[in-house]
Amino acid sequence: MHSLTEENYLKAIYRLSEIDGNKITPTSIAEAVNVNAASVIDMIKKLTEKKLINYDKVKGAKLTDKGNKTALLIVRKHRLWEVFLQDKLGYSWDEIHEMAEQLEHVQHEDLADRLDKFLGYPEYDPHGDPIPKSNGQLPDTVKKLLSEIKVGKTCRVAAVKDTSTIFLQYLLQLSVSIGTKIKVIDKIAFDGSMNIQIGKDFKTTVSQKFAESLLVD
Amino acid sequence: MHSLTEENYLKAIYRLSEIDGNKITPTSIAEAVNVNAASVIDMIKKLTEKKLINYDKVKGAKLTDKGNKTALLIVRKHRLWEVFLQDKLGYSWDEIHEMAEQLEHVQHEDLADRLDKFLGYPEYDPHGDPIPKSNGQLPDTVKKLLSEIKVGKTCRVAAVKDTSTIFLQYLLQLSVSIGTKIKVIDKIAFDGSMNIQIGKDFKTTVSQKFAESLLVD
DNA sequence: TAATTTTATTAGGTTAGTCTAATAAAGCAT
DNA sequence: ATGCTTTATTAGACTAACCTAATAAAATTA
Repeated sequence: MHSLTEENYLKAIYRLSEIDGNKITPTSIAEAVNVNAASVIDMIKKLTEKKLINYDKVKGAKLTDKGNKTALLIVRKHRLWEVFLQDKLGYSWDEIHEMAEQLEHVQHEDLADRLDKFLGYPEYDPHGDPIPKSNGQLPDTVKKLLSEIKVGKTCRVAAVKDTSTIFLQYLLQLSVSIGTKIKVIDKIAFDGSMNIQIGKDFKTTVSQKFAESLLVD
Repeated sequence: MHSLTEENYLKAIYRLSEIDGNKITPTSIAEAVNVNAASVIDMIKKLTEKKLINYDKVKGAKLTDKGNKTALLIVRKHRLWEVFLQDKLGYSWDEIHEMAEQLEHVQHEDLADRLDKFLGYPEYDPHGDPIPKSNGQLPDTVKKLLSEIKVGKTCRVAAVKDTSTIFLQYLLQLSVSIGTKIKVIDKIAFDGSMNIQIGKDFKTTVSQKFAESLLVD
């Protein structure tokens, strides 16, 4: 269907559009796929020919419906394989990406669906990124405040309610960003503070104010 | 390390040498990798340069130790992935080959070993082909007569004791060849005949004479 | 706005792996 | 052995994906 290289460009464009509504330029793509900008121009022409993207110097590149569908499937496979590598083969989260980059290109009618079923229909990959469903939908992340999460549950940072610099700097200090997993270890009834585990092994205590400023799902 | 294409050539050469002690010619390789003979000549040069094979117009191509080691790892991965696809994802034996062709090229330090462990160290793939061990050894197939296999067990045709044309023709008729899986469904005490399942779904009854002429493991 | 810097694009070249067509070498059959 | 057929090899070309260097266009800053 599409070459491995084409798939990598589509995935990169998808990821770039996922991050924010920014204009997707040849240069940004070049950086994402680690290639010279001139090469990107060639590929932009090719993907445009194939009606996988639209490109316009002013608006930048944008996936067409067809391109989006293709990219979503690649991302779905990538994230499912990451779950497989962590849950079934016991790799740690820093080892899985490179392998998933290869596995995501394996083609077969219903491979993603079978894998999805085998893994128990996970909603997020080990990095906290949402896994697109078979129909291309992302899990409809019902956001809650971190303070609403029950003890023992793990959630994932989806957004911040408070966007003050001081709060964001605190998040940065704690290595918390969109997608970070947080497990609620304990809640202190006295003042509403929480014992949480951030990511894989960092534990800390945060205040009620903090827990009411972070949106998770 | 080696390109996907190189890996495919090495695997093909390995498979050709596995079948019998025949001379491996450019033409036979061309047929195996589905490519023009002229292309094979180029690749022979490349693989020779890389000391993965030795080539001589008279003796044909032969894997070096290095080439053999590489090929064995690819075959190991291929066969392990086939087990995964059948046992874990529920694909049938005719669907798995094409996917395993892609999966076998996924590179990572200890991926094969982890997969092997996860699958419970299988010795044969769903087609009955032996899975090379981590050290490159093939399972040392202790051969028995089919007649010695217990009811309910599945075994795999390893060799024939009787090489008469008439017996081989009978085997052909039953679609039994080296590697074919046979499950012993029942043994008739009266005359030593056996109810067996050949391959995936063909059931038949064979005589004691038959069961004592087939070596399995 | 003019000058400078950055970004986009074109032109032309490289590499891996493929092909076809032509030639050389072997193998086989009379 | 001598011609016929098959196999191996060379020569030359193509494609996808990449590169560098040069130019054009846009954006930024003085």
